[in-house]
Amino acid sequence: MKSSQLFTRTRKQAPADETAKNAQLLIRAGFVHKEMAGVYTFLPLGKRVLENVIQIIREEMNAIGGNEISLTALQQKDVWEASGRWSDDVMDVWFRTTLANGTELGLAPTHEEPLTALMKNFIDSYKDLPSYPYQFQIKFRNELRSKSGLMRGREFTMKDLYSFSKDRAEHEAFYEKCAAAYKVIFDRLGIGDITYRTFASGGSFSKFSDEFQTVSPVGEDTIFIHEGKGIALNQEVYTDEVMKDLGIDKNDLVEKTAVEVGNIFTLGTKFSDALDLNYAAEDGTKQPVFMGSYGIGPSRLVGLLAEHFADDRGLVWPENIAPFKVYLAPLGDSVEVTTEAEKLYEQLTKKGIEVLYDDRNVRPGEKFADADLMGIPYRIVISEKTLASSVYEYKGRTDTDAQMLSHTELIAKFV
RNA sequence: CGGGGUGUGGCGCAGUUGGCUAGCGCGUGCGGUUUGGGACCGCAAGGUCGAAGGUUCGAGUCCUUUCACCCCGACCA
Repeated sequence: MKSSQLFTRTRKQAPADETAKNAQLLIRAGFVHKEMAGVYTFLPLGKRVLENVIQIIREEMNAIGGNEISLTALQQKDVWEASGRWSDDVMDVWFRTTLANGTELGLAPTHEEPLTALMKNFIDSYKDLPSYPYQFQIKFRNELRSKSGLMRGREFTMKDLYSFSKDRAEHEAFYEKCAAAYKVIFDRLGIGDITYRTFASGGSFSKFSDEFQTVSPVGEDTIFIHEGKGIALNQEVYTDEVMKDLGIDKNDLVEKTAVEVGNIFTLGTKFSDALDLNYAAEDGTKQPVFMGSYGIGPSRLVGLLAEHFADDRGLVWPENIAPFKVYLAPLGDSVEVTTEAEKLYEQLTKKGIEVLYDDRNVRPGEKFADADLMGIPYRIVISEKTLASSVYEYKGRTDTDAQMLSHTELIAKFV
């Protein structure tokens, strides 16, 4: 893409009402726009990053048998009444609205109920199980207080997968498979080394659940990490009893703040019982479907990644989630430089390399500052100087010095 | 929801004890000089001071109400 086609622009200063680093950087670099507290629009660059994160998650969910769907944001009251969660006393984050005829609706805070009801159309027999539908969908939660930029919004993107299994054993096998897939996802996102599978309370679903917590100074949760085992305990289950159950010595735990980037719950038959989702077993008996739910928040992850991968000049995206791989900056507007830049832009683009070509006629410093702020992994400079020596200047975002490369050497960097 | 704080051109800010046509920087447009780390000169457009009400000869400055936003806490992915 050419910079001239990108409608956003960078700014030197962040808005005064944003104190969260992730939101400040993402807004300054033109990745997101704040619509209201806890509600952010994704602009072209931010949308690309979000899609890259989503794609990684999608690939890993498909790899364990996920079937991608898209459930609706408008939800019917009756399915929620069936599970007893329509009440504000049970779910205090509801956004509600009504149809013109007065029918009450909810704006999806999560999707267990509607999906369980939906699956009644497709699950009748043990032959229909297991099943793993999932989606990337906007969730609405009427938080009393949104905060920390993209980390805690009132509207956010969530990947939610739900497992429908015959029994606990089949469920547990998948549960572990999904936990393993999550590990791969966080590794691919570059935060595997600071993300811990964390033992946590099961909330309203079961006694315990597993969270995936990424260590971060902006974290809202406190966790206790056992480096040796590579796991952690959420503060809410930091009790002698739990530690004894897990065979963990309190002295081996290190306290850190962390951000919950994913979670997996065993739902059991809570929703299948409430909504009558049953199947005929091999022996002909009627059995409730055994369920689980598995969430990851891609938009929250974008905020976390922005917060984590940054330095004093701006964002520093890992290659696989950056909005573009290369920032191509011709300096000056001479015909020779422009012609060479156009040529290289075509060549790289044809090779499938995503290039942000800064075709604006602005001074070098502005191009460099923007390249750094946006966090594009590689920068290629073409100028009168480089042309005179028949080289290209190539520099990684975090490199101190640039390298002068021949055309062949440059292209070799991108195979 | 409890506590604290902030609202002045697109963004960041200044506006003394109420007093003249509300300023500055960035950004934007035009002209020119520039071109290896957000350059410089000139000209220009753009705000009625979050909103409503009130006090006053006079309100961005004072009072009341209200809305929005930020932070801490509680709650939550």
